[in-house]
Formats: sequence, C-alpha cells, structure tokens
Amino acid sequence: MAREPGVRREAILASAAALFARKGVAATTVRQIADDVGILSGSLYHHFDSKETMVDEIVSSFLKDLQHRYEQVLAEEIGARQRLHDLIVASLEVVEAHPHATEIYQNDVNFLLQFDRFDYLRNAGRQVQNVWLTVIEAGIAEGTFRADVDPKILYRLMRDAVWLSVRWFKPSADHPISSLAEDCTSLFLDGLTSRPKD
Amino acid sequence: MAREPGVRREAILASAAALFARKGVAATTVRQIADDVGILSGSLYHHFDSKETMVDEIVSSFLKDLQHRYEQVLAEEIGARQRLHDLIVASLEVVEAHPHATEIYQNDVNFLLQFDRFDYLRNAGRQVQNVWLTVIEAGIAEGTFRADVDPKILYRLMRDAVWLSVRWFKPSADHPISSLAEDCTSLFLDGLTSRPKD
DNA sequence: GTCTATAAGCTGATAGAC
DNA sequence: GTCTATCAGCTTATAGAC
Repeated sequence: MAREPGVRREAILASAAALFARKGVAATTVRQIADDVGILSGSLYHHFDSKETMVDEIVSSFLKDLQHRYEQVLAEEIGARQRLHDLIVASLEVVEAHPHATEIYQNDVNFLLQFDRFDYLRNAGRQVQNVWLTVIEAGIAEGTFRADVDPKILYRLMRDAVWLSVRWFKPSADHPISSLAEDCTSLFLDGLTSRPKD
Repeated sequence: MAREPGVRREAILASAAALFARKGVAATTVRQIADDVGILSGSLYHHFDSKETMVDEIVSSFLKDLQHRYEQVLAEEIGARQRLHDLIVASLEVVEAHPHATEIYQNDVNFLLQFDRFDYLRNAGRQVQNVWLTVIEAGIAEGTFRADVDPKILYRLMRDAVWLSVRWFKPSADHPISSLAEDCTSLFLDGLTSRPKD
C-alpha cells in the first residue's frame, strides 16, 4: 500500500502550485517548495529537472482541462443565452478544479512568457478568446445579444470578472460555484438595473 | 535649465514602474532598472534606499490619487446610475494616469503584502471596497439596482472587469477611456441582452 | 551624482554517498 | 529516493574614490 508511482511527485506539484499561487513563481524558491514537502531542495531534482518544469506541468494540465471543457460547450446546439451561461459554468468549474493553476496563470503569464518554453501560452490565450467570441457573435447574429458593443470588449470584461473570482470566491456547501455562475450570468445578461418581472 | 531637483529620481521611478509592471516586482532586478536608466546599479542607492522603497512610492502615489478621485464621486448628490458611471470613469482615469502602478497592484499585491511596510495596502483595498459598496447599496435602496444579488459579489465582478482593463486597453484618440467607460457602464447596468429601444 | 569594487547572502542546480 | 556537500552565478546593498 501507498506504493503508487508518482505519489511524491504529485505532492511536490501540489506544494509548488500552492506556493506559486500565493507568492508568485519568481518569488518562490525551490528550497521553500522542498521545505513544504518535507525533503531537501536537492531531492526535488530526482523528480523534476527544473523549477520551470514544475510550473509547466501545473499550468499545462490546467489548460488541457480548460480546452476540453470549452470544446464541449462549443459543441452544444442551444440558444446563445444558455450557451454563454454554460461557458461561464465551465470556466468556474475549471477554477474550482485548478484554483492554484488559475491564479498562477492570471498573475504570472507575463513573467512566464519571457521563457521560450512557455510560448504555447500565447496560443492557449488565443484559443480561449476564440471560444468566447464564437459564442458572443452567435448571440448577436441570432438577435439575442446587443450589437452596439464590440464583442472583443464584451469578452474581455466578462473574462476578467469570471477568472479573477479565483482570488476571492471560495466555494462552500452554502455557496457553490453554481450560485456564483448564476450571479455572473444574471449580471452580464440582464444587468444591474432593477426591472419588473415578466 | 534641466536642473530641477529629482528629475533623475523621477526617471528611475518611471523605468522601475515599467519593468515592475511588465515582469513583476520580484523578477525585476535593480541592475535591470539601472541599465534602463543608463547608470550603474550602485548609483540607484543615492536616490533610494531599497528596491522596496521604489515600489512603495509608485504604488502609494497611485493609491493617493485613487482615494482622492473616489472621494469626489462619493460627494456627488446624484442618482445611483450616474454615480456608478462616475465611479467607473474615475477608476479608468486612474488607470490611464498610472497604468504601470495599476498593473503592479493587480499582479503583485499578494507578493507585496508579505512585507510589513506594505501592510497599508490592506486598508487601501478595504476603502476601495467601501466606496463601491456605498454606491451599490444606495442604488438598491433607491430601487434603481436589483436587490437579488449580493452587493459584495456585484462589486467584485465589476471591480475586476474594470481594473484588469489595464492589461489590454490602450487609450487612443479613436478609442478614449470615455468610450470604454460607456461600454462598461452599459454592460453592467443594462446587460448583454438585446432590448427594444424605449 | 556616478563610478569602482566588493561584501554577504541567496539562487537554481549538480555529483556522489547512502 | 533522499541526503550531504557544494558550485557558479546572481541578488541587494554598501564604502569610499572621483
């Protein structure tokens, strides 16, 4: 028992992710990661060849999951309103599944993009934008969404509001992500203005 | 001419702010700052006693400006809808006036909060929240804003959407901040849903 | 006000014993 | 798979000449 391969490896990634998220990748040292795991810093290099590799695994598994869920949303043949809602739900589910990776991505993309090995992050960001734009533009085309604001601006405003929730929203039984998803959808679709019920 | 005191000092702060914003505070070295200014790193210490002091001046002047503009918005005796709009405009004007400081604050607050000297950032964040909540709650009380979503959640969603625009919005003659402010206000107040004109 | 020179400590990473 | 021991390089910061 307790002999599965890579258990230690996963523990290291978990410690690293939490530290990277809290203090930033550049400010987190391999010694701090090792301390958190309970080994010496040199021993980390039996499992990973560099600190960058740890970040890479954390962030790329997050992006892989995200792309998978976004594909499912795109495949749905439903109204724009419902599809935007599902896109928000998918995003928040990824936030819940990868809170540290989400925070690392939000805070440190610029830093990571300095290194060649993280060039793929540019494409990932572009793909995410394409999914949102597809949903928004379909909504405009079908007449559900307003056409008087640039879809790209709508995308960026909603994207930042949704993703940055990782910094403050802690899901609980009382307040699950589905509840936040409803609030987001409701605010973005219907606005803050008080309106008589239909 | 060109003998005003502190010209060099300001040039150093400008270089530092740009580098801190682009690569993060922790990942920016005093040598890079000095290189950018065109002097040697040791010479920086004639003007500042530490790297932290540079960050401190950049961020605190940003917050000072922000607090001043927010006070003016709070003092307005107008409808909630207009006041929320003015709050968004005030925020975007501060973004425009202090783009680097805004980005540093957005990306590196967590990192800075590790140091005792940046404890004041906690209060600053709380004050900002109070201003937004005052405006939102006044709107609910007067019946203009919907009461079915927690004001704190509304605040956080709008805050992140507005402030993170520093990462992608570059004001131009064709697209000034007033234009972005209209788009934000319009999205938040009226929503994405297409509606017949009144 | 900038330079030269350098300190003292921390950084990521490696080699080899156990 | 972890430890011991260590390296080379970089970090912030300082002291004193110019």
